[in-house]
Amino acid sequence: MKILALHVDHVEYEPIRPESSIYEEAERKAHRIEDALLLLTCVEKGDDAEIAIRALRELAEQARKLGASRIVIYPYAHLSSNLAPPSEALSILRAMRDEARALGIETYSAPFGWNKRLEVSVKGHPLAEQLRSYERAGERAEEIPQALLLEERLESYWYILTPEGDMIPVEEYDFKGHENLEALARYEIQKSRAVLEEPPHVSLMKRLEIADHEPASDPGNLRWYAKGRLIKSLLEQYVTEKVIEYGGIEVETPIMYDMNHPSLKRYLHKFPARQYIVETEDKRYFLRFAACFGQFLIAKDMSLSYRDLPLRLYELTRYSFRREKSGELVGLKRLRAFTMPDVHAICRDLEQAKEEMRRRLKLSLEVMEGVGLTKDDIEMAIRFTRDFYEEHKDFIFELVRMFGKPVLAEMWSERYFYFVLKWEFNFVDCQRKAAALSTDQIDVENASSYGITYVNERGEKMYPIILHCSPSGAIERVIYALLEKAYLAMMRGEKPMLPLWLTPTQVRLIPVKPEYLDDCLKILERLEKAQIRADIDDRDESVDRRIRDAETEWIHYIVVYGERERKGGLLSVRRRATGSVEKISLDDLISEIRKEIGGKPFKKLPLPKLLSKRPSFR
RNA sequence: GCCCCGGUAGCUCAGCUGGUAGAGCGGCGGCCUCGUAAGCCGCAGGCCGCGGGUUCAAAGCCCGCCCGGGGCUCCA
Repeated sequence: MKILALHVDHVEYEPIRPESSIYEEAERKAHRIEDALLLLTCVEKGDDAEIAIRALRELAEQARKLGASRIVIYPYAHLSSNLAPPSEALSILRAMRDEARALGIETYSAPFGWNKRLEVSVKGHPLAEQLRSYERAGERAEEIPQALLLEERLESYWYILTPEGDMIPVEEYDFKGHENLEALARYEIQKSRAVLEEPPHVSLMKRLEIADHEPASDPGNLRWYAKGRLIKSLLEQYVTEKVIEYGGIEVETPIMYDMNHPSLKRYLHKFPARQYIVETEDKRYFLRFAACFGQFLIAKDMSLSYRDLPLRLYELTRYSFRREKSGELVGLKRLRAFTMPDVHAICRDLEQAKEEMRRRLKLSLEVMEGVGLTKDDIEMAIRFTRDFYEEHKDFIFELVRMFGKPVLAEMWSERYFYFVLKWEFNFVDCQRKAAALSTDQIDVENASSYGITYVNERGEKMYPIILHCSPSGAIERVIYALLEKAYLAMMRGEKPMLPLWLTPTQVRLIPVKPEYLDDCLKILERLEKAQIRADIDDRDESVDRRIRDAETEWIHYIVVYGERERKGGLLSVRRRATGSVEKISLDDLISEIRKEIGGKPFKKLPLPKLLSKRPSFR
């Protein structure tokens, strides 16, 4: 609770019109009170009547000392950005008024919930103006990182950068042919959102038995079913392999850290996210919101030579935790616990950092392509400080050219964060909303905060530049993008599907009658030997029915096996991609699938191969 | 956080202004033995999200809370 106490010669107010959903009855006429202590009172979240009474008693005493014979309680919201809901605020204000009357002071109250004309004449003595703040005893104020507060008043300038080297203010750019980029720009700048119901990936993730909400946990912490776990695990494995090919050195670090550790404390305040807090008997820990801490703490203990750089430390966090506001959580798109590959590159100087960033942009483009998102599916945004732009224009446009499409740019007047440049790929979904996937940043601050140094050719200790990159973004978010993309295809009248290598069942075998089950089992064995996930729908259902079920599972290849196949030796294969049914040999089917999957990771199907024995998670 | 919408069988949902719960799918049993997107019949299954209130009577009305979705961050 905040109260601005003003000792006034007179105060005059006049209710004009109700302004809040909850407001008191009031007469629209001017009220004038002479020689009073005016209490401009703001009720904040978490306040209660007890605080209000304590405040009122203290200020009544103050009024007596000042020689003010009356007080005016005036609801005044403008003293806080953390207001209590109106209904609560009103009842707390009433508690104050009751207490004032109980103390026998002459009290006036301005009505709650009204827009009012206000005129005050404050006395000219040192104690005439005082701001008081009241909190519940022993309660800690909510910990909001400074960066969150700073972000709100940061000044941004928006442009479109083109591969041709133009920098065009967003409002002058013609978005024709770049509708997704336009949606991204609108989403980022105006924060305007199209109105639509639930995003389609939410029901898809449930129907396909990928993931679901877990009511027994905190919102934004999901449960993953067998198929979802498989898809997620394949993506995790894929990204990890790509990062290791690029030169990443994989490590594993703790998920919680001491809030009072000196280097962490500073970083905590430079990163705009809310934390989960874990309290033990004597300490407070926060759950990591990225892999930075663990890797930085490792790097600070290494004795690094310039010869070791760039050093690429990598971890795939399961999980990173961010306590997003409840209203911001959405399906797989925005979670409170998520899986994120995070690779840092410790570079000797800005030149090496730039070179490294080029490689990582290329890596990220490959990873996007690999998981099944093409350049048509993503839009790039680059953000940088004005100073960095002035000195490294060419480099920025080089990144734009590597992406090959116009890019949204945000220029900051000053550096508020630990980085001077960051870029990210955004996926624009069915609701025309954007979500960031891959990203990389140039960090010029944390080497010194964490005491990370290397020794140069002349034997001097130097602070490196650190790059922070997630080549895919959160794995859950990749699945969100793939599901939204599949839904968009469905809307265009195409068959929705996931990339073959991520589809849990790649081949479904359907024996026409039980007597063909043994043949199917042999085929299954051959497929599994070739690292293809297959299963057999041996349920006592019609062939039509089993085909339909396989289609609704988005299975790429459906093989119906009966007398004709046993005699002819060729398989009848229904291909999802084309919708056609063709006769081909098992060997040809295997090589077709192997070719399509290429070098992508393989994992066995973690479910019973016979559908008659397979449990349903729903 | 605030506002709006929703929570009814395992799932998806119906249930008008209060009179004590329904369908389809799924499950189970039986029949059918099937050739490229749902074969037929039967049976079981419900603290109507949770707690309180109003009422002779609440799934439906009122209050609070929890969970999901959407919007907002205006403001005493």
